[in-house]
Amino acid sequence: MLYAEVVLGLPIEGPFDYLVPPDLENKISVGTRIWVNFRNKKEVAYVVGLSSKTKIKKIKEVAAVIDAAAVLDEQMLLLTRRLAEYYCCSWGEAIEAALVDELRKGKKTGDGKIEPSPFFKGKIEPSPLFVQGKDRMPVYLREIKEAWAAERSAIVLFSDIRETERAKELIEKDSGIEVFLAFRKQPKELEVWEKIRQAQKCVVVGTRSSIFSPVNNLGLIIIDQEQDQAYKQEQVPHYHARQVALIRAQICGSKVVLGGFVPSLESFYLVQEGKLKFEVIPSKQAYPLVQIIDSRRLPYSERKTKSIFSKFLSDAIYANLLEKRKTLVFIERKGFATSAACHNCGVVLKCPRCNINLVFHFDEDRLRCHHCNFKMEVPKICPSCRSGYIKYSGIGTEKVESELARIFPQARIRIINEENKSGFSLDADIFVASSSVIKHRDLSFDLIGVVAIDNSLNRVDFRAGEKTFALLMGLAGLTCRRMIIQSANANHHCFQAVIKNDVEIFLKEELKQRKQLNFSPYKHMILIKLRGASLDKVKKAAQDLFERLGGIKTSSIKMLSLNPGQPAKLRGNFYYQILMRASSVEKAGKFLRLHLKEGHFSGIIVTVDVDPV
DNA sequence: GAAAATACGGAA
DNA sequence: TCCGTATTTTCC
Repeated sequence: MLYAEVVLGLPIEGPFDYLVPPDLENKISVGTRIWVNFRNKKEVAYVVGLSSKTKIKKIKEVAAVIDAAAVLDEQMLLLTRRLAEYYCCSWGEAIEAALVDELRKGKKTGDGKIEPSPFFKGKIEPSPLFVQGKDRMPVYLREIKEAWAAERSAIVLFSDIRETERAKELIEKDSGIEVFLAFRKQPKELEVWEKIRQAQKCVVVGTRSSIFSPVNNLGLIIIDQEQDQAYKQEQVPHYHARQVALIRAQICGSKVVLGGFVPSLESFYLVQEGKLKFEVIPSKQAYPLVQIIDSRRLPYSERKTKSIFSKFLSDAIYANLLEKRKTLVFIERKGFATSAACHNCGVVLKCPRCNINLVFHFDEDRLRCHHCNFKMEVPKICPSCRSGYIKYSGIGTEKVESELARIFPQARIRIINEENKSGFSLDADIFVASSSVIKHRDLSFDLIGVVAIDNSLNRVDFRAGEKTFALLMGLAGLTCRRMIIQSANANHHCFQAVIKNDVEIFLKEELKQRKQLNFSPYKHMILIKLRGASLDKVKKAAQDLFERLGGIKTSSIKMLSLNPGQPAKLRGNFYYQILMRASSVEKAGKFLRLHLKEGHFSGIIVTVDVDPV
């Protein structure tokens, strides 16, 4: 008797055994998909093993075979298994993250014979590389051609779709190699998948999910703008393409090239450890003059008016207008949790232990740290300037355009946003934009004014500094002339690094702080998310779980805090989240797999996010 | 994640 | 003892 060991794309551990009827015995192999009857429901199942014995007494038969040949090879099975361990999900969920939609739904693959990947002798594992600078593309092209000459495939990831299209053209023009574009939900997704699967070697360009592209003989993985959050998946499994790339490269013996105008702290840490080579590409373009206006040191007459623009900035914009030059006013619009800031000097109240923003909780009328649960009463007077007015929100951002129109009635003002990005008119004097403007690498301005950047810097997030720095470096790339930044945190190391065009000033200082405060990349954060329809139940379950996990003695794991989710309510579900810190993901995974099973809560769904961003 | 199995608790 | 509901277990 033959039994198929299968896993399913559900949050349940397997594998489950199914009896293979004699007539199907030579039609099922490891890596193929089959239809099974699971809990009286037809489900797609992935065969991860075959056995002649089983412990199960009441066994069901395989319903039908889907694939003539495996859709998952040995390397992909190994990769998904490791990812399931790392990201605390089931093997089946990891497999489904790696497959295109139509395959997950059980659609058959074509009859075309799939070329077996030739056995790959001797792992090369060349040391990974980080390329920093605006002109990274030539390095990518060089690496792709090198891999191609060595009969190896390449996967090239970009953080947005527009960049993939541009890169496809560039690579094809430069090397003559045909490039496959691959991203989720494109028409003919399965057709492209099959073509890639059948090529001995190929070049695939795509977004996050393309890291799972079924190329043979993988020799190179490139991730452009690797600090971009777009590489982190929002849904379970919460994988990060960079992490997947490192694991896949290890399995396939391929080279990894990361790139961007700023490395993530995780990558810079690898550089410091000597595990990642760092190569700076000198820019052909001049670096702008960058000036910081300290909004705390403005004359009283200016502070009193609470204007969005300092006199220094509005004068500069005016001078620019007179010379018929183009100005960009940058304003970070993204939402942020309510922070507590002094209305007079702009100082933001921070946790004395974690140095991240304290959050005002209306229900208990107190400030709380979302990392370590530190709590304090709202101070009556500002600890910095002793004025008596603490305000709970950021500066109004919607007013920028109307303010500009009021101050400069003669100017033509245009907003650059996501909707009109393909074809907005360049026929204006002043442009207003938020962070999406950085993606327009062909744009150039004579003056960039950055206002309300403290909204970004003061977010409740230990990565706020890193994200703000990446944003500013991206903006600096949009002008060769001048950039003026207004901030109440003028001494922050991210500004000093931007002024001097020296990423290491920022990275080294940030790394030092991360080490002191036990943040990534020195320690791993893990978020346990609970959700359910009843607020009381979710809250109770979260408190119960937090206490129970906190009571377990371990040296490598520390339970940090329990807080309502952000947002606390979404689509009829209430959210709570538990934050924990671990010295290694392996230990945390073992800990959670063991202890999350113990207590279940009715009507509540628990998910895990390893290395949240 | 969600159905099925089991425990619980109030009313007859 | 019965039955509706909350909780826990199991899915092969």
